[in-house]
Amino acid sequence: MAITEYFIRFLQRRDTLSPRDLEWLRAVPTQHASFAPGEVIVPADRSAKRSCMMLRGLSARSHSLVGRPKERVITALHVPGDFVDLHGFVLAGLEHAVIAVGSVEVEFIDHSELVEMTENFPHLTRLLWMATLIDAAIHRQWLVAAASLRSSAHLAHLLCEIYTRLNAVGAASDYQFSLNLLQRELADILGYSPIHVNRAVRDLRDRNLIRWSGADITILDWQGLASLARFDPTYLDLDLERQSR
Amino acid sequence: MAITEYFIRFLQRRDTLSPRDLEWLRAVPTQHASFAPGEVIVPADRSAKRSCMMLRGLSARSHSLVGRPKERVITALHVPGDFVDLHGFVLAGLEHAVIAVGSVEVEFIDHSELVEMTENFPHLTRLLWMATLIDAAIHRQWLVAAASLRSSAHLAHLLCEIYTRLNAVGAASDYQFSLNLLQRELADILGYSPIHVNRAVRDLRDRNLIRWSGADITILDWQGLASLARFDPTYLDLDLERQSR
DNA sequence: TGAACTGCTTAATCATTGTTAAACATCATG
DNA sequence: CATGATGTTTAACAATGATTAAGCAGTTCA
Repeated sequence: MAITEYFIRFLQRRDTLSPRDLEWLRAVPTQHASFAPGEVIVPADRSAKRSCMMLRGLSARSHSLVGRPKERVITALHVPGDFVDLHGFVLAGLEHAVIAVGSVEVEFIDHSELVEMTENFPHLTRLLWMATLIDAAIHRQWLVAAASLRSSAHLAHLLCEIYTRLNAVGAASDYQFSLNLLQRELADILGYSPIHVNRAVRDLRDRNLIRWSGADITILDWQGLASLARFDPTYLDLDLERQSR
Repeated sequence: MAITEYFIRFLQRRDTLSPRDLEWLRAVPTQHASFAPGEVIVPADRSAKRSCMMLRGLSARSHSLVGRPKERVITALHVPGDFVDLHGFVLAGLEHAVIAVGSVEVEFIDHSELVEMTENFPHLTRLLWMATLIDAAIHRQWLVAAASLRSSAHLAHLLCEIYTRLNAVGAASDYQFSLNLLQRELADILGYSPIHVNRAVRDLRDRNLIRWSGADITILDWQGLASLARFDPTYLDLDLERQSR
């Protein structure tokens, strides 16, 4: 298998890929793998020899807490096309685990391939670097949301972001998408108790902003939801004019 | 002027620099600049042609809020040796401003130099990439702290982190350091009201964990402070064995 | 010296969020 | 069909944090 078209679309929404770049991306060998809900995709150690890219489903970066092993905080969600642990390539390792939320398919890429890429494909290297910086921009936006929004608006922001990211790679449209997240997991993401997450979900429903049954979400009023969340997708760096480098 | 020795120390705490890497770092031309408290170092637009590195003082990534122009959220602090807006090099631009907290000195590096570096110094490129990923790891840890710690512990975590980062580049020792942050700015960082920040400061003082007068902070009981904050510096990626690449 | 200003501190009150408990729905399975 | 398991929903109460207001301390500057 080779690199998913989702990831190529992710890059192409943000910069131009040369034929040589595309050729490398499509030719690089990868290993396919599937994971059941809750399984660990990348353990929180410092020995990874390969990185993984999302093909299908949803994964999460999960931090377990010192002294409170039963609790955890989720600091990122990853959708198809996301290169999840490039960090493991550049840093000595990961301080958190990547877990499957719902069932997940990924492609693993050996770090040796990535080293070769950094030696011979500087433009592509900058693009992968860019992908990790978009993750960082998303982290910052989550910090902004956590500091400035109350429960319903905070949840609304998450929904706006996920839909925008899914839509950007062609994995969602018509304001409908599927999100295999339990309310308990939402609580780990937003930093609330599960009961409070439930209050926030009910609030968005009561305002007729969303419909949410099982894993299926419909955004009934995008304007209303985005305005409540003060959502501005600039940080996702989509569709910008770039100087060619 | 050339790249600050603080930044070289930042890198050397994490990987081995070849003589050729060191030579490039010491030779690359930079432009020195000073900023008064509150001044904008890097504006929040998408046109930066150079990136900046901290030489002295403290800077912050400041996000202004849509619809609430008087409020802001600070998502990162930067100390001497930090390469603040490499993002501006790799991404199309910054979605937030970098401001001076207290008076600040920086070195600006033209993006053209960095492009040349990515063409000719792949190992150094991976190291700069690493520097931006450590920023991302810090973002994640702030998310964990925000979601899992209450006010005093949250503030304690920030103090542990800042001291560790200052100490790592040789800019602080003996559990003493200087932090030019107003309580109002702390509130923008931690996501609390200024009054609540004051309560947290008082709490840490009452527990005899810190002394804080003016800008001068002394950590009286590192063990106690770190334990309250559940501080584990792993995410700063200091002093790890690395395979050579 | 003494306003005026800025930032720190404290108190009182109110809003938001956490905790505990229990009812309810759904689903897999004996 | 009954049972247990899992996840959602609701309620009552407790804890945490926001807001408003006011006093206090140090600085600047007329």
